Amino acid sequence: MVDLLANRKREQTARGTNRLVSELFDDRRGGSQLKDPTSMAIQLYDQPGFVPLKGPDSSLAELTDFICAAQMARADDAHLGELPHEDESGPSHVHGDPPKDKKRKFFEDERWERKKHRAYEKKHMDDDETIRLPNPMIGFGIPDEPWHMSHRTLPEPAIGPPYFYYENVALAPKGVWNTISRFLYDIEPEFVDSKYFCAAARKRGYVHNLPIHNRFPLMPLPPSTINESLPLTRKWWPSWDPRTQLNCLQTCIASAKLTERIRKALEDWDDEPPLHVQKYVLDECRKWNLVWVGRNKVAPLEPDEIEMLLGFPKNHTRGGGISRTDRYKALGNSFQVDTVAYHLSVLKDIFPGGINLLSLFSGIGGAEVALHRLGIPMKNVVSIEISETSRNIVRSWWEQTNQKGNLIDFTDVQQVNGDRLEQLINSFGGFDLVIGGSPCNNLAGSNRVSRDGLEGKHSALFYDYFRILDLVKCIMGKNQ
DNA sequence: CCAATTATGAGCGTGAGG
DNA sequence: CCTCACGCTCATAATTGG
Repeated sequence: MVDLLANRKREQTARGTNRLVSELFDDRRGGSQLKDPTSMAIQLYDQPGFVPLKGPDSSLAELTDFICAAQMARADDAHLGELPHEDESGPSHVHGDPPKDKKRKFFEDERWERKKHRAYEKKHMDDDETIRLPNPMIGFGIPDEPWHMSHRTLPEPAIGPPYFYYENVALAPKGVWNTISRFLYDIEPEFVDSKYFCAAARKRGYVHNLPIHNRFPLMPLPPSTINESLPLTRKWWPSWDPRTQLNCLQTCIASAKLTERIRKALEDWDDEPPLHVQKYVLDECRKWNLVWVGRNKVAPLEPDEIEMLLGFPKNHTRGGGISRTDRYKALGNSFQVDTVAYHLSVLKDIFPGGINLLSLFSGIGGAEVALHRLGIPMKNVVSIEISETSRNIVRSWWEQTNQKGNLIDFTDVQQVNGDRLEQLINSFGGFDLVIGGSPCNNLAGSNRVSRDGLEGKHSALFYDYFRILDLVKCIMGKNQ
């Protein structure tokens, strides 16, 4: 059994990837036997498609994977490992009655174990170090606000080339952003709510090494209220619905049955419904992001409307064989273009001739659309996206917007190795920007089934973002 | 027509922040 | 206390495709 506490301690005391690198490196040079988590990690990471860089400079690239894997293995240990026994209260003390039946007892025990586990995690987590979300969530600054941070000092290893930009949900389980930040060269994440850029909230964290002075927003500025964004709803908006902005646009929408129930609940009242009905309707409207489209009629947003709110061109995700539900899903998983573009705007002066882009988890091409709308030419775009329909969307957008550059696409980030990256980098001289938002479904609060954190099946692909970014850094550094 | 695929509706729980 | 969250799974219904 691996010494869980020692590992956790080590993880806590390690400050930054460099420290992790050197620790692991020293272990290896000293010829010491690989410890359990590491060998587990190597097995874990011994997947088809992963090929470490060859040659004299391979050590860093290998170490990168090494660290990822070790981290993952350690996290696994934390899940599987037995917790220290707590002597005082047990389930029977909490639930005074004797268990009613076997099933119930099992259920209660499960709950108890989970609670104990969390209590343990809390007790042993360095609370001071946990990243807290800013309020208001305006990151390092938003357009038309007097308060701006114009300069920051990046840790030395964080500095490009290439520039990079990583995105994920802000409200991830505790500690997730600490881990992300630690891997991404100890850069402090920038947390921004897109409600400052459009009429819908979208609380996201961004880790990037871009300059932050002289940012500018996309023009024209999108409308910032529901009223202005969806003018047809104005006529039907009841005075007792105080919403001026929408909640986060998600991947699921309300059922037709629900909107019908709401209509029925309202039809008995001539003017204002009683308070309890108002509350019911408003709660559902907030929960499902419903808008008023007729007398007593609410409806979920149409895909076109979501496209518009997120800053995509109309019909961006329409047609080409994509179903309606897949449209909602792809849109719900996407960037808010204006928000991202504001951060990327600083690249315009740095690269007047255009950029080479590596886009991971491209989805429907939020990054590409943002750069295009900023007027930053894309010379070569390597886009990696697992969904065929999403790749088709980006491809057809690329053709319809008469892009001059090359769009090269791949399917799976896990298949991208050092050799392939080296080829690409040699063929057009390196990437200027590595951008991507890795899967959030194991981090997002809406997930009641598998909110497993960064080690979750899908969200663990974050480590591939880091692996690929670090490979690019290594290869480009080598060629200088 | 029948089988296969896809769409819909409902229910699902909790952590974190204010 | 309150609100909010780039979701998942299952059963069932609807649609597609040969």
